[in-house]
Parts: sequence; structure tokens; C-alpha cells
Amino acid sequence: MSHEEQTDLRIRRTHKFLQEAVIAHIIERGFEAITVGDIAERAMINRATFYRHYQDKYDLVARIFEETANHLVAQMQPITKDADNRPTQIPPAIWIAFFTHVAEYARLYRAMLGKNGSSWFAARMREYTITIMLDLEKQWARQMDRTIDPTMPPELPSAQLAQVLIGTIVWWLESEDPYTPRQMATWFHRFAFYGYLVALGYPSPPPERG
Amino acid sequence: MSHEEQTDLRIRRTHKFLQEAVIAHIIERGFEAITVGDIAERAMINRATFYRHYQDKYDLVARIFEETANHLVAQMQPITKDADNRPTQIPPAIWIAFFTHVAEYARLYRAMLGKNGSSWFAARMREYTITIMLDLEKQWARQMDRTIDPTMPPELPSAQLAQVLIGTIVWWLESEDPYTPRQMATWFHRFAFYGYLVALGYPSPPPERG
DNA sequence: TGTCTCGTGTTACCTATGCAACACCGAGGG
DNA sequence: CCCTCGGTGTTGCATAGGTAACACGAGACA
Repeated sequence: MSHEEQTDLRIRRTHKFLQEAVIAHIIERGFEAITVGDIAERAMINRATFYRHYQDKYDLVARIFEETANHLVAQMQPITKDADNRPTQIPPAIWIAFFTHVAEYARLYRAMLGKNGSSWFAARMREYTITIMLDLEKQWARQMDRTIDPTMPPELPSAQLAQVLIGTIVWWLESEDPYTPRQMATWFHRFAFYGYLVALGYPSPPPERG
Repeated sequence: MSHEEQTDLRIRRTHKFLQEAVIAHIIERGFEAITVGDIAERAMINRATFYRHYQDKYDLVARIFEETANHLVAQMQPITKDADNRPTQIPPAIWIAFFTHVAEYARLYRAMLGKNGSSWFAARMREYTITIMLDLEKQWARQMDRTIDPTMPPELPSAQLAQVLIGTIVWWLESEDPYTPRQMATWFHRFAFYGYLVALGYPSPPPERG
């Protein structure tokens, strides 16, 4: 964050324009048809400069998701524990923000995750979500007492959660009905997080509020 | 034009972003309230870089108009003479393009030319229109035979034309009714250009078409 | 009155980017 | 078969731009 703020203005500009350009192109023509030259031209960035920042177009798209995800996670700090030592904010505003982001770039995510999408992107998104959740678990473990089944692979709940998240998004994007980000956040959270918290060792799911 | 194309990509970017930034700020907050720092920050351009390209915010806005005007003039080349050796294309498509541009940046021009506008901008716009018209007259003079009243100051018709143009724009922007750019182009041309051409020495106004 | 803040211009130094050229590769196409 | 063509990825050099600092002037305000 503040780490991001103090990078050279030119670098921030370059990242921004390349990201906007590739998103626009994905929406218009799909991902596979795009060349690095297309992206660079639209972004008004020299192609050589592209390679100084990203390995290829896959790297660029992957980092777009990662950066927004990081941004969202950074806002997750206000998660606190309630009187019973359980996470509050249910469904967390952060998930509403996340689904709002997905809605905003619906055509992008549909292009990347849908039937003609790039499977590497779904895989990458899953991977990254897992690492994020593992990090968050460590923070929470510091904050709360909980007893974990020692035979359970520790990354399993995160993998399950990531899978539910992507599945929810795909279903949403292909759904006919215009459900709101808040609805999706609620339903995702209700389904995924209670099982997730129980899997992590919380004896009973916290009550729903908000 | 091709001159513009071969300038350094960074310079084109910088100009573009500074121009977009100042226009957005003018529309939002008016011209006088803006500082160079505001423009630079919004454009993601360092303030020092601003001064490498423009003297101050006045210079920037003036050049925006001048560049669009130059662009429009460059498209005026297809003006030809008809069988009677008079300019064709009436009302010229170029004036429709011009009023379309004004419509697009209506809030900008309203802010700059309206009652609370900056009088220097109107003056600058008038000046620049005059120089453009004088240049065009020279080209036409090469192409056509015409007899000019030798006692008439040669820049007067251009000054009159510029004044009519600005007056037409101001009236349009403050008008309640949504006249189209084509209508405005027609009415401007009908009023201003016939007198203009006669003043330049054409014995009779060309017939209306298009 | 002094000084504090804010906007303006300007400068010296460093760096990110543009540009042009290059080799490489895979897909067509004669 | 060779051959072009388009896209990839890389490199050396020139330069536009970022950064931080500076002096200056014009209010605001005690």
C-alpha cells in the first residue's frame, strides 16, 4: 500500500495503462487473440517497456487479479472478534466489495472464467486465493484460540474455500438473473465460511448479522 | 499531423493527459480555481514536467483550442472550387465537425466562454481564429481570381468572422433548445460566410447545397 | 509586525521509457 | 523446399520525465 504509493510515478502509470489496455482488449476480442503489441499500442506504452514489467500477457492478467486481491485483503484488517471470540462482520463488507468488483468487470471475468476462458487463469486465481487465505489464517490463529484436527491437511479448507468462490462467480456470471453483489456475498459467505470456520476448529458457527 | 505522429510517444502521452486533466477540472470546478498542481496530480504527471511543456494553465488551455483548431483546419483541404470558381461544400462538413466538437465539450466551452468565463480565452480564441482564416485566405487567393477593395484592412473580414463564430457558440451554449451541430453549422455558415466571401471580393454568393 | 501556509516557477541529478535494431520462431504459401 | 510474415523477446543508446530541493510572492492570521 504505502509501499505502492512511493514507487516511481512513471511505473504506476505504466502499470495502470497496460492493465486498462489488456482489460479493454479482452472484453472486445477475447484474451487469446491479443498480442503484446496490441496491448502496448493501446496503452501508449512501448512494447519493450512492456517486457520490462511483465513476462508476457499471462503474467499481466495474473497480476491484475493479484493486485486487486491484495488491495481487498488489505482492507480486511478491521475483522475483529466478538464477545465469543469469533469473527464479526457477517457477511463481511469485504466480500460485498469483492463481488462488486467482479460485477464491474463482469465481461472480463466472463471472458477469462467462462466456457471459452483460459483455464490457466482459473487455476492461477485458485492458487492465489489459497495463499491469501493461508496468510489470513495465520493472522487469525494469532488472535484466537481454536483447536484444529491435527490429521487434516492445513491447506485443505483454503482450497475448498477458493473453489467455492470461483464456482460462485462462474455461476453468477452465467446466471440469467441480476443478483446483486450483496446477495452474492451473503450466499457465498453463508455457504462457504461457516464450513470453513468449523473446519479450522471453531466449535460452532457465529450468529449471522449485518 | 504526420508531424504530430512522429513526436516522442512520451510527449504525446504527457500532452494528452494534461489536456484531459485540465478539461475535467474545468468542468468540475471552473477554471480559475484550478492550480497547476491539481492538473498535474490528476494527469499523473509531475508538476515540474508540466512546466517543461506549458508556461501556465492559460497556455495549456489555449493550446488545447489551437490544436483542435489546427486539426480541423487540416481537414479543410478538400475545399475546392466549383465551375464558377467559388468554394463548394456548403455548409462545409468541417463546420459541422467543429460544432460537434463544441457540443462534445459543451460544459468546457460554457465554463470558458460564458458569463463567468475567462475573457482572455475568448480573446485568444478570436485571435487564433483570425490567424487561421488569414492563412486560409492566402491559400484561396492562390487558387482563385478575386478583386479586393484595396481600401479595406485585409484582416477585417477574418476578425468579423471570428466574432460571429464565437457569438454563435455562446448563443448556442446558453440556448434552451437543443439545436444540432448541423443546424448550427448551417446557420453560422449562412450568416457569416456569404458576407465574408463577398467582403473578400467574390461578386456574388455561391449557391447553397448539401 | 512576523511567520505560516500555499501556489508558482526553476534547477540538478537520476531513472524509466522510447526508439531502432536484432535474432528467433512458427505458420502459411509459392 | 525455401521464403516471407507476424509475433516474440532482447539490447544499446538517447531523452523525457520523476524527485527533491530551492527561492519567491501573496494572502491569512496572530
